[in-house]
Amino acid sequence: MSTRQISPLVSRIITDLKDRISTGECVAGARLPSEAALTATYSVSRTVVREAIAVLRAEGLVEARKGSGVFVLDRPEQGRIPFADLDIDRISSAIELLELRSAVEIRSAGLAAARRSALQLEKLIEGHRLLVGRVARGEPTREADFEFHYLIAESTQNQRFAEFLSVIRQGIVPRTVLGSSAADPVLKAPNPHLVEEHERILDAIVEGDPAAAEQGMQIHLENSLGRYRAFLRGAGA
Amino acid sequence: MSTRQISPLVSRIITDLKDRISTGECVAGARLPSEAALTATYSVSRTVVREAIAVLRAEGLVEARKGSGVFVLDRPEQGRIPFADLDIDRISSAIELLELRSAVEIRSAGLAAARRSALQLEKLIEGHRLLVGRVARGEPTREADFEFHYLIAESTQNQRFAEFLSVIRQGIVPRTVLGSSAADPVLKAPNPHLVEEHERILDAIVEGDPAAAEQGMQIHLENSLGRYRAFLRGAGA
DNA sequence: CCTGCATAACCTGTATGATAGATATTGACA
DNA sequence: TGTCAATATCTATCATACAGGTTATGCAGG
Repeated sequence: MSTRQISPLVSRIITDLKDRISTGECVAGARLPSEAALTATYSVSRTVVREAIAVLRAEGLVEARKGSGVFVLDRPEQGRIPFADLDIDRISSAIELLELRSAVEIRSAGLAAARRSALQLEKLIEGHRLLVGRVARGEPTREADFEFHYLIAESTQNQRFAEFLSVIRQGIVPRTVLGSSAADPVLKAPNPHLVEEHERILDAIVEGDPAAAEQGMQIHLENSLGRYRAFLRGAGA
Repeated sequence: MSTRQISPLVSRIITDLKDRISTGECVAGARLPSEAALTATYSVSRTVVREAIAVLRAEGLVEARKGSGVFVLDRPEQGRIPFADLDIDRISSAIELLELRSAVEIRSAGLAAARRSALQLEKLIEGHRLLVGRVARGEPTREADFEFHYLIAESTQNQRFAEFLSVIRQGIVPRTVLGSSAADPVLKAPNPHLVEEHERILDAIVEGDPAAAEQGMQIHLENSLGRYRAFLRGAGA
């Protein structure tokens, strides 16, 4: 929810009601105060109250029953939002993400080698060329690196692989190059073998060799893991 | 957004306006029709229109400028929302998801075998017992099945694996057992080997044997894939 | 012709009152 | 004690109105 775009009166009621729900004051199944009661409590018109409740309903937090009232819905996932903390800069966090990526992207590379179209090959080659240029000019490579991986996921002809990369993009390409990079030591020390590792994967995909593609990707990601682990050990000394 | 909790009049306006935005009919910066115009177009009261717009505002899709109108906001991620269509009931969709799951969960099982705690073992065994009871009573098993997989992901000691399962939960445990299951043929024909397949994975995790755990999970998921593919072929005949 | 100012028109934000339909509560009666 | 009807309460929607802000238009002056 974006409180910046909602009027202050409506926003305040939304926030208050959400607080009640998330703190357990209003448990699942509990009935919220009636619209009339809320207008009195907040000294606002019923229009404002209804707009606030419309938002809560849209988010699936409550349901309104005519003649009865508005009731809090049971939310199975009251806990953390998946992948919401991807720009945490702990090395251990990056390692965790790499472990998951490793599982997905090794398979992704193999499927891409088996299924890629000629057009996708063209894009992959172009993407690699852009990355090479970035490296040559000493520019940041995270964006082009991610794009290369994304193109591979697209080449699997299974949208779920690309969607997965979209979900974890935040953990790979930092939002700002200033703040995050200061804390991520690996970002300041780019992979010296990035180009050849990507090239190895790309060659396997061009050749349509799934096993070689998986192996290339495995080496690529394991090397990244290794660098993070080395930094962990260095930090502990 | 949960259209099930919103009144039909409000919901329809939200859907229509969202369509205009997502299809590019209303590009970023474009002005939506005024509230007065929308009440005329949809033959509804202004209350209904305002509630719909309040929801769009809460989602950050539009902003209202007093005296001016309501304007579409620039959204960097104008594309699809990752994993937003997980309850689509096409068999090909289920196959796609299984391919991705296969990559993650095979690794997940191996890591769980290597890293699980005694407490997590206890939970896994209990989770399996619940599933066995479900099967014995002929009750739906999707929930318990997912829980078992989730417990394995937790046992990897890498939150990202559990988070991944949270993200794709919708594609595994249908929201309603009535509507979706009618269209998912595999749901109506449960896996006859579910218990022994889970048991094989569980045994490997108990024994702390990553390779066996990975193999067990691979067989389990490949069998699922096989059943979906068989239905695909049956449907094409 | 261009610029500046005033006015009108249009817009969102909120308030108020009303009706319709559904549900919950209460009281009376058997 | 149980049932039924009446009443109260509730959401869903409609209609009207005012306040404050923005935009468009017209007119006067340079």
